[in-house]
Amino acid sequence: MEELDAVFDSVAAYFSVLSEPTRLKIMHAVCDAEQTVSQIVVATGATQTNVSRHLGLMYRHGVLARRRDGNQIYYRVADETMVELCRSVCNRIASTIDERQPLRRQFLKLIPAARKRAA
Amino acid sequence: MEELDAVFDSVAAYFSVLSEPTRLKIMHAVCDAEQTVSQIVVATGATQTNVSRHLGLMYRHGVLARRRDGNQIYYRVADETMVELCRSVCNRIASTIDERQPLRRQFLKLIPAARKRAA
DNA sequence: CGATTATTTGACTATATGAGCATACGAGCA
DNA sequence: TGCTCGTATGCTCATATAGTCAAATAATCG
Repeated sequence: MEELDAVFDSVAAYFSVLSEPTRLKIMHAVCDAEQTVSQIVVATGATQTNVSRHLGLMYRHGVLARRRDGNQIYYRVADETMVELCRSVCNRIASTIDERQPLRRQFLKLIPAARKRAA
Repeated sequence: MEELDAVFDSVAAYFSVLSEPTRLKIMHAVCDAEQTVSQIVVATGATQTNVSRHLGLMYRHGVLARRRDGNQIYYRVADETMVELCRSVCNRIASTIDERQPLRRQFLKLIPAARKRAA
């Protein structure tokens, strides 16, 4: 098992990117189309500093890509696997919720956006 | 976005279970067949206390199920989605590694076990 | 019952990480 | 050049989490 330590560490690091609500909001904000930092700030409701921190982390992990256009920086999804994983988990969690619970719809609401881009 | 906060929190919590190397080792240890705590301790190389803590956490999150048999407690996978997610990520990471890197094979090595049980 | 084995749990420490404030950087524009 | 806007970063604090040790629980066996 020891020689696989690096593998488990890598996989854990990969999942850890998705284990934070603000980063998931960011994923949701950019999964349809690239967005500037300011747009993401509005979409997520988080502070600019905080969004910038998370964007930097996601960029370093290869989850997001970015390009500069004049003053602003556009971020977009660089790793579609991440979007797929989010979709799977939303489905999974929704399936554990009673059909009549309104929360269930909230989970499923997030899925079409992910699917749209993948198509 | 605010009304979705609970959803993002849930998804983040779900991913956070997989964002820890020891828990991934545990997943790998039990994904083929149920195992006792002691067996998992040996398989993972972690301390018994630590394994127990992680098992408890995974159980509470619904990732693992357990049954008692006399003195020992057997843990098994309760949420196959988790195994599938691990497989996807191993594939994804392997695809980012040069084919001649030996590490690449380590990632792919983890996949057949997951697939076997899913069949 | 007491002793042994398997597992969990409470208390504690160390470390990692998210958040906020102030500030710095970089690009465009007057 | 200096100003402003958009974005990133150093510093700090607070909190969460993994890990360890010792002790508790649970089941079996003598």
